[in-house]
Amino acid sequence: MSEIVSLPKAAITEKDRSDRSAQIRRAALKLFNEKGFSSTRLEDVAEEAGVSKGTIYLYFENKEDLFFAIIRGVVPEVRNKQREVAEHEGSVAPLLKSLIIELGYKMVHTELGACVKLVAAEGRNFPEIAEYHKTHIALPGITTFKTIIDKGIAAKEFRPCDSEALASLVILPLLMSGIWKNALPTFSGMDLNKVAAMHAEHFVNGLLA
Amino acid sequence: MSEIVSLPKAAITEKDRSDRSAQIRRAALKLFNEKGFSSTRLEDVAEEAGVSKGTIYLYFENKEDLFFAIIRGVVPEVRNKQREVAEHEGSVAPLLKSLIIELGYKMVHTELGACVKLVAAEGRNFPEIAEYHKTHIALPGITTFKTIIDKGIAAKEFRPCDSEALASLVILPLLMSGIWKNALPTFSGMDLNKVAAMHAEHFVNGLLA
Amino acid sequence: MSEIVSLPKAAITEKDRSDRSAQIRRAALKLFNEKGFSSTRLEDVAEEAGVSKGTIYLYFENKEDLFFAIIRGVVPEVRNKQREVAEHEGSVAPLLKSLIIELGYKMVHTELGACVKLVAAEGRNFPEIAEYHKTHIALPGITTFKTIIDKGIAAKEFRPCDSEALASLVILPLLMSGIWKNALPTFSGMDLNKVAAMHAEHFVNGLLA
Amino acid sequence: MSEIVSLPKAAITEKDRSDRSAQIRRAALKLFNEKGFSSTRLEDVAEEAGVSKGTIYLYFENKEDLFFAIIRGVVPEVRNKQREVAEHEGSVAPLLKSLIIELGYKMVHTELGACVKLVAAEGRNFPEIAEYHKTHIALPGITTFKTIIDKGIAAKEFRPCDSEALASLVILPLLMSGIWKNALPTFSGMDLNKVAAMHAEHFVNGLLA
DNA sequence: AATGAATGAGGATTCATTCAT
DNA sequence: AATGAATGAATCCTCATTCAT
Repeated sequence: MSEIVSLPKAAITEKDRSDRSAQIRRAALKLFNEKGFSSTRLEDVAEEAGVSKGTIYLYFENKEDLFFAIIRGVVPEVRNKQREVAEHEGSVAPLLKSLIIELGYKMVHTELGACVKLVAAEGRNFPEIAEYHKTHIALPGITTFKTIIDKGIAAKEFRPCDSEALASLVILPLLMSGIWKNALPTFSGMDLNKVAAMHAEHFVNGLLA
Repeated sequence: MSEIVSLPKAAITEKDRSDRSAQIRRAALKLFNEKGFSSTRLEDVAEEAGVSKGTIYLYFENKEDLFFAIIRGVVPEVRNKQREVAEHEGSVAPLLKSLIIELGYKMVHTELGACVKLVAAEGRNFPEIAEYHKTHIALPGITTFKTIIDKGIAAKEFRPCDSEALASLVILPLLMSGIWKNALPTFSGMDLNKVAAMHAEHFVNGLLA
Repeated sequence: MSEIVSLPKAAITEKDRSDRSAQIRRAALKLFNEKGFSSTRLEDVAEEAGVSKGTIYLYFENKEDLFFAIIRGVVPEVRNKQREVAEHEGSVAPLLKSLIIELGYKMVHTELGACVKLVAAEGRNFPEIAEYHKTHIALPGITTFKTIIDKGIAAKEFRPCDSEALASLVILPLLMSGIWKNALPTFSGMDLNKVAAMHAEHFVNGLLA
Repeated sequence: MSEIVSLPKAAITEKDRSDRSAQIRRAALKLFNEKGFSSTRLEDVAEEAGVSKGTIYLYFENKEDLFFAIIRGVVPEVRNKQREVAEHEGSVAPLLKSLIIELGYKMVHTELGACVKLVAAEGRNFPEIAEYHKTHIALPGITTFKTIIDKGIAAKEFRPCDSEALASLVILPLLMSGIWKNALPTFSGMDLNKVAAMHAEHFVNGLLA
């Protein structure tokens, strides 16, 4: 529209592009999570994102590609956390506790939980996405915990144990919290925050040397 | 056919009827679990069950009713287990451990895990089914564990604690095992049996007075 | 069952047969009329007739044949009326009036109106039935009236006129009464009895020499 | 295409839209009339209208709504005729005659007859449509004739009589002509044009003071 | 880049008809 | 003769995707 200044125009467009794509991904995640992938109409995604049906196809090849893009969006966060842990120095027990609390919180209160539920619900239909999720999210996540536990054992802070199985064990209830929250949002029979806190306490205490 | 003995005839018919419904439910659970509720065609359910499309409608009102029937099928098992626990006498620590192991096993190796995954994946689209599941399966399940923990505390076998949160905590990884197994059956990065055993050990030890 | 006396058995069976068939035809006419041929399920016809679905096929080849049988059932009445009129002696004006009143009544209060509506509604889909209806019901009906009018003209009781067109004209509102009653049974904006009486009066008076 | 004149572009689009809907309604009326509502496949309607199956659903909610839209399309004509009659001045006998002839013609040669037959055949299955038809078409139609007759009586042009019953009586054979034509189009035993002319003559003469 | 009308493949559901009992 | 479980063809309707504007 404003044809006088052309440089800002491109800049804005670029940002818009990114916003547009993110907007659509956010809308799709919300609806896929609420209604399931198959039962969500792209028309509803478009409306939720404030764009038209056709616009989605300017940013994503098709419905599955949109799903894939949502999952890819989680990876940077996993990578960052992994780096952060690797750079950590000092006692690992507090780190482990805070990581449990933090992941528990994210599962319940951020899009992370929605993504986990989505992959759990639909992954079997999309082997490529499931494989990607395994390689770039699930395994790195488990490895991050395993690394911490191994560090603790090496430092005699934790008693010797099967760190791989324990890494799985620490992560499972957190994943389930995310699923629970997103699958049964009105279910009031479980205080997930309290459970996460107790999990951190209970789990780490059981590890101490 | 066998005109000599008439009793079996009626018996077989009765059994067939029952089998037909169970056959269809089993086939539907398998496919709903594999492909999701929406993506599963009733025609495929029929083929899997060895009947024709129309036959499904002789036993179930519609696709959703079939889903509901699958979930209702789990309830007797929950009830039985609850009764069994109520009648238990003696030390509760071994009971709790064996219960964790058993539930972990069932989640991974029986239809129970498939049901849990199914409700997690689709429940939000079917509030009535989710509500039924909550009332007749989830809450009774948590309560069963809470009952045991409370017994243990009363008997000074366990240290005092928030038995409600712990009941949730003990059950979450087991549920997640079932979901994991059914959502990502080819995922080899986690030995769920070992994790369940470790969970039983780790969790009960942490409770002991 | 009673195998001792065989003669009554056959007799009863014969009567039953006839009853059964009539029962089914009556039920079908009621439902075809209410819901239309296509929208009526043979299962509902069976229930209405107090028999099972399969039984219908013992008496009729298929759904269309049942329709045909219903229409065929009207013919004797038409034939009887035709004979009655042919045998009539004396002044025709009262005969014509009473015939109009009678036909008007039957259209509104007996199955005759339902049959007329049914043929009007569905005949185009079943050319064979429509043809049969034309030959054995519609034309004889018109002819009956034409015969009376011609008699009246010959006897100088009526003024000369186009008896064929008038025969059609006298019959059309009566047919429409039947259709109206059966198509819009709750429609209260028209007193069909009064209209028939007025029709008889108005029409015959207009004919008098 | 024509980039010089921009106005026609919008106009054409608007007209196309309107045409599309009318096209579909026309095609549906034709087929509903020929085969009945239930027996008509929307796929055939689409083909007849030169559009695809899905397109119908852009203009109508479902099959029943399409039926309803067809009936609604008749209302303007009824309204116009009513207004025309209200504004008439002078002798009413010729008006009444011409109205009978005109309505008779329309019943036999325009979509009006098809609509009447359709409501007669299917109305009982669609109470909402029947009710609408009663309120906005049938009663106004009768009222229009009643108004004329009452005017004639007031002007001493017609003899005193039950104008309401006579209004019904005048309309019934015309409706039946429309049904007859559309239900049994190949039936040659009745010259409906001649019958309508005779009806006009016969009926109005019988009314004259 | 953005729109939304149009398409048509796909699936849930119904129901006439068959047939073993 | 009577039943009703089983079948599968038929049809309404949905929605991912395309494309002209």
